[in-house]
Amino acid sequence: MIRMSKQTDYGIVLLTHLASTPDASYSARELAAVMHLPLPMVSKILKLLTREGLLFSYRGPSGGYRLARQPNQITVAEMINALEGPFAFMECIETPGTCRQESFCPVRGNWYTINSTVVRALRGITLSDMTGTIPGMPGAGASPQHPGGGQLPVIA
Amino acid sequence: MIRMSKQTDYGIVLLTHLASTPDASYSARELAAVMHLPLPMVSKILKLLTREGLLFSYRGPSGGYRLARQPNQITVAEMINALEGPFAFMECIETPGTCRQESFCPVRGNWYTINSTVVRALRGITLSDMTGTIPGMPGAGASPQHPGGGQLPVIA
DNA sequence: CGAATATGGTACCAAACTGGTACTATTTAT
DNA sequence: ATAAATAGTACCAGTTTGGTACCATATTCG
Repeated sequence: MIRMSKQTDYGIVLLTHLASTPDASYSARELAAVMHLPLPMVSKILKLLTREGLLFSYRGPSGGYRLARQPNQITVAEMINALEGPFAFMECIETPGTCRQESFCPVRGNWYTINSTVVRALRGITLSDMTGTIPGMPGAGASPQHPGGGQLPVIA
Repeated sequence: MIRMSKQTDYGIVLLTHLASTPDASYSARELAAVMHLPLPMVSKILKLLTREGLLFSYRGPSGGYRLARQPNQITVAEMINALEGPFAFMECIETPGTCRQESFCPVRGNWYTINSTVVRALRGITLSDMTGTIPGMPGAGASPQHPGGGQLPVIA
């Protein structure tokens, strides 16, 4: 749990594919075929990313989708925000006022701090980083680009 | 979205309350009353935390729950792990082998890196930090302990 | 002993969310 | 005109989640 939706997962993979040739455009059909994903899902996600301003779309035959900005100008935080909504571990951070205990909650300030830290990290990673191996993440250690189903341990 | 369950939310608040007097024990009934939470939920959560080894429990009249370790020896990562399961943004990180695209997925290694970074941060915060204001989070800025329903902006 | 009070475990339920599909309208290249 | 593409919305089944109920077990105290 604490998992992002498949929609977000798919969306980021799609964006990463588009980022490999940032000036080309692809139709939903092409992308679905290449990524081995169901076309209706791909279509839905591409529509969303277009509404959110991360993609440009072109209609008609030979239409398709293209990145709205260069890959190094699109952060992981923006992608998550477009696909999943505001990043917030706790509801009281995303929409203050929903919890009656807010005024005397002893941990809300700390959740805010934790949340900010994570978001700051996600804003430091761009789509062009995702096409390669992320550099400069503190203490990242070896992070092979193609783990190939290897057993990467979960660290929680 | 990307939100932790209320169970986790409640659980951490309960643990924080217990941490304020680490050697005392409280019954589920007392905790539910103080925190203004439904007793059955509180009870369910305390049982879980006991099974996961974060609490000690005592039965019978004058029974109750007590922290199994000192507050500075319990990290936020452990609490999340106990309440919510392993922390993983993507399913393919938590349980490798579930995604057929794993062997050629271009972003999995990077998700692993991102995940490790977040988990590392969560392991750096203990329950004793949660009872006060978290120190030393890089770039955290001001994080008032009692925001009191103030409008903290969401940063995604 | 036995009654009262606490936790342990499990099963259950309704409501919300998610992954995925279907259908119709609109745009545009040929 | 026709075909191929996106735009928008509505829908549906399966899962998850928040929350409750019930019964068993342990322990204190009279």
